[in-house]
Amino acid sequence: MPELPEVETTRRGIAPHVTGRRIVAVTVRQPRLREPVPPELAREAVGQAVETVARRGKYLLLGLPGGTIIIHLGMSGSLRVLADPGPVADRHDHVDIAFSGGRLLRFHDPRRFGIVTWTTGEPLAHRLLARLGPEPLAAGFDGHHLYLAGRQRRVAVKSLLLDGTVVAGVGNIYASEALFRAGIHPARPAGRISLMRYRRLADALGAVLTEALAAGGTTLRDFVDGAGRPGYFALSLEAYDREGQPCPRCTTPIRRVTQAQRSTYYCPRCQRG
DNA sequence: ACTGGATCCTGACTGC
DNA sequence: TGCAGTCAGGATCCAG
Repeated sequence: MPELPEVETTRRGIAPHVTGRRIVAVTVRQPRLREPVPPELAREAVGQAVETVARRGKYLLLGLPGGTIIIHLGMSGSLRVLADPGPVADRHDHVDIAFSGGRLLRFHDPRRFGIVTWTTGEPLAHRLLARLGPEPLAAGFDGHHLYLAGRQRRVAVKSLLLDGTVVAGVGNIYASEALFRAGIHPARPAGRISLMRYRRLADALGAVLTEALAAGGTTLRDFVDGAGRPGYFALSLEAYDREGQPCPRCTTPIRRVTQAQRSTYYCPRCQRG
């Protein structure tokens, strides 16, 4: 579900409510997520105050004096700030973190592809984060970086964008959208795209992520922010989830194809090369 | 070294 | 109404 704009929207939503607050309880109802929620999370985090709420790619990092809570929302995860005691937990509310001052951070994830874990080491060096590529909205990310990453590679450029070691935080929606904006065919081999066109792609990716962030992210089915509200960028999607509908530029019907078991949407006329 | 495919899990939706 | 099949914002592991 959530890609960079949705995770960042979540970060901005929860940060004011948890920063500076002390963790008074951690309740794990279902530890079996993509990897087990470690027992030491509850044991060690309780009693510490959250100093920072950061994001790296699609990971959220709650920084405490003695460690970091690392959270990934997977395909169907969400985090919400609730009053404590909040509404009765449903069967997919797997983890609650209760704070001083009467707030509750609740991790909800029907498909359980998400992660809630704990590290006492340098968080950016954690195995989940260590290999991530650059942040697409940070200075230093540009077309040249994509060009170098794509050189000598035969994978489709769409797959290159989904590779977190190439660029962090890009998922299925924004990969399709960026390729649409840049006029690049999603199946084009990564090694057969010019530097100039990679520059256009990097710019398109930055623009679409920034616009999606301003809209509070994309809600297709179940994404909600820290306050339980959906994002509105679905209204602005030009290709994703629009199979058969007219291309906003040339009216040719948008096509859906499967690449690496994921749907890709594109305009066969605007994205020929 | 790269690449595509299978896999984890549940829910929503479609067609019979 | 029920049931089977398909698909879904992710990421890792495995052969070939």
